[in-house]
Amino acid sequence: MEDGTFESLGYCGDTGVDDVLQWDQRADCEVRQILDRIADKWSLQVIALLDKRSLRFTELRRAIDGVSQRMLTRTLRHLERDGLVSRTVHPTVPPRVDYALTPMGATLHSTIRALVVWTEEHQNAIAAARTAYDRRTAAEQEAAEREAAERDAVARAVLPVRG
Amino acid sequence: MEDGTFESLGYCGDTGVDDVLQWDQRADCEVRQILDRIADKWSLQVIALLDKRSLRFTELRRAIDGVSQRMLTRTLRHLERDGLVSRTVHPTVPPRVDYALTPMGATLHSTIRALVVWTEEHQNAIAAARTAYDRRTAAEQEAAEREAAERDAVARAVLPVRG
DNA sequence: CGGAATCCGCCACGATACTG
DNA sequence: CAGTATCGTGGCGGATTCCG
Repeated sequence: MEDGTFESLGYCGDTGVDDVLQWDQRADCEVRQILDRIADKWSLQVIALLDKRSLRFTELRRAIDGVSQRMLTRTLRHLERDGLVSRTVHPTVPPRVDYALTPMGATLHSTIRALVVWTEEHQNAIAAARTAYDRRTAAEQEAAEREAAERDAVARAVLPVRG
Repeated sequence: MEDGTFESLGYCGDTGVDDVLQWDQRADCEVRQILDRIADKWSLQVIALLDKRSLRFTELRRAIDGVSQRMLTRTLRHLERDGLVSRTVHPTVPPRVDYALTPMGATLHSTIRALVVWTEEHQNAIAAARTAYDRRTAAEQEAAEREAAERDAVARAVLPVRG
């Protein structure tokens, strides 16, 4: 039927401890699945768009730009399965399918906003860090190459030239 | 040198609008990169572990369980490049490298907590939604098969038997 | 219009071996 | 100990085609 049915990619036994401070132990459990969902290439945009109003399939398709019908379908199916998006089929001709955010989906959306805000606030710092890192890396690379060239020159001066 | 260097998988022009309410338009921009980072299979656990105290490479390797040295290295490099994790090399023998969360990394960690809390609060609802969805799907599947079988039976009754 | 089914390219990941 | 280099593979995602 489908290719991407991943059942339980890692069961995590209930430790009985609801201590959020130890969530790193469970980071690969439920959290991972939700994270994989919202971090999905298209899910985020779908959720964002549906937060305003419900949309039809083609409306989403046009709005998102770059998404294939296959991936949009898959994304919507996943979100629907998780109870984040509702799907209502109108038995008309031509068919009409409306997608909307469920209450739970709406709460997720507002939760994600915190992350978006964080990103907005730190994107400059991140960009700066990246630039600095790349400059350091490039410098080290260049230094290593100079060193190699020097060793090569020394070896050539000492050893007799072959062939 | 490396295989996974994905430079700017989608530049997003600065709209000049800082309206967070329209972040869906920019959902595929900076937010995506951060999300891809923290949603990474290992990044989350690394950040969570480093929040307590700084750790050596091997300590992380043992703590995470299942991570290959290659992926751990890549993950740490990415986090370091984004300025979320600091890497300090002690010029001893045998070599010793300590990883720690930067202040920015710490703020990200606390931001992610909101998402973890959301997941904790809704994981039961999500599990229920998934079960319900799967039951509906299975039911529709079965109905479709019954219908097909019925059509087949009718066709067999009407048409003469071939061969 | 809103999908489902099929084929296929590509690269991200993992395992392995080697280095300083 | 803390990496880098290389290779093989699975699965994700896109393009295409067909259906109700």
